[in-house]
Amino acid sequence: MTAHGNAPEGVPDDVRTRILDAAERLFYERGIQAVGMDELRTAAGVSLKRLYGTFPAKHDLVEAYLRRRDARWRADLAAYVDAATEAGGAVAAPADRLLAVFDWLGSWFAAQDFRGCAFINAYGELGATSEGVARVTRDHKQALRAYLADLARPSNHPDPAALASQLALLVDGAITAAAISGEPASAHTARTARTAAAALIGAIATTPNI
Amino acid sequence: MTAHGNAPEGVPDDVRTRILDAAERLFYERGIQAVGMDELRTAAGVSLKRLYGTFPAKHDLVEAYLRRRDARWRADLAAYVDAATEAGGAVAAPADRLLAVFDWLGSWFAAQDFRGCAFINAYGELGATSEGVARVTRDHKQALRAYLADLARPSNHPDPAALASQLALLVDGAITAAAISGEPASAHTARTARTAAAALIGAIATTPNI
DNA sequence: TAGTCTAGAGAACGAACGTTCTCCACGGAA
DNA sequence: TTCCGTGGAGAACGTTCGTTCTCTAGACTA
Repeated sequence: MTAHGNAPEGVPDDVRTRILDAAERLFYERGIQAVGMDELRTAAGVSLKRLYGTFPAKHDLVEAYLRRRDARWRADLAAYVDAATEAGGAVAAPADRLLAVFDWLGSWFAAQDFRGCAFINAYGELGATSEGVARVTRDHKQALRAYLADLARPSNHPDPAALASQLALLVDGAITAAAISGEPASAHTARTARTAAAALIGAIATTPNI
Repeated sequence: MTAHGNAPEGVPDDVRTRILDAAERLFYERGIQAVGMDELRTAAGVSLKRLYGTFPAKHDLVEAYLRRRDARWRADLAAYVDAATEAGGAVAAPADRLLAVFDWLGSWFAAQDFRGCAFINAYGELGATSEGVARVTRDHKQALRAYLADLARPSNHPDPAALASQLALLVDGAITAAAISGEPASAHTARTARTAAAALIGAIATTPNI
């Protein structure tokens, strides 16, 4: 069957999704400025007219790519944390839920297409020139900090927000270090971050301690 | 006096320095791909012929910019740590020298031209395409980790290299967070990282057995 | 002074980019 | 069948970039 099903009007969602899928794969893998609209059209399998009809300019597509990735990234993280800590049926310790964040990072770092934080990369590339990219990046990091604070709040830590900020530094540092150091060292990086996080949380006893 | 003093041969150092100064200012402030060779020539005050005679291609200039910045950045950091911890004349505690690193970060974040880590930015922009940029970035982060390990070694920490890796994550995370969050929050970011570092340095060090 | 070399200023070139426009094939309505 | 609107394929446009080439002014040598 062809892809032009029963589109309600304007741009069918299918086209938008296909464009964003191609954009995410190419932008994340090679950088935003290294991917031209023509190559993107080919990868998405749409015409230039449809491409520009869906996203009037490249920076609109860039921001949409980052916004969608932000939502999916945080949803994946939250799903992993929930799945990892609801096994017993009983409510898990807040420390375990916080540490699960770093387990998820470890599995992400091991993915073959891992290339660091899409937002940090985009910020390094366009943050100085594009206010939109800078804003999306700020929002993403702020949302991550808020999520960590939500995880930390049920604990008996005296300052959950401060703990969340500290852990957020570890998360960003680990993502960056894993991206730069490359494949073999990235698993070790995740464990290093997890150990440090455990120390900050105060759950040194539960640290695997390799 | 003119700039063509007693050059031994080829390109006088003055020209090379002027080019690198302009490149560092522009590349760091606006990104590498956002600065053209023509604008760079104007900023450096040299002719295109001299520019290409000194650096045969843009990527040579990019790598030279990163290499020089790496050397100066780490020298500045080491000088600050030495100056901050040699006041008494007696040898300072290793923990204080490690924490001085984060004090230096705080002063750096407050600089008006602070725009994050030049290497992380360059890696996000060109790391996927340029092996040279990726290598310089790896070397820079590796050298930072080695320096932190040197600072940690005199302590009674059971694993100075592991502590150095943990602190390196905090350093990278703090630089990134400070760059993204912008001016007002960056001072707070440095203090957050310093607090976390103190916990990591002290927590495990006071653990009786490992 | 005549000749030669160097280097500056910037024009020029080829490629690539983001974006728009042209042409044509196709499908539904009358 | 004829008309019309939609959309695909890709040519075209204007700009920008990295890099090279041309022209010329000046300094040094014999």
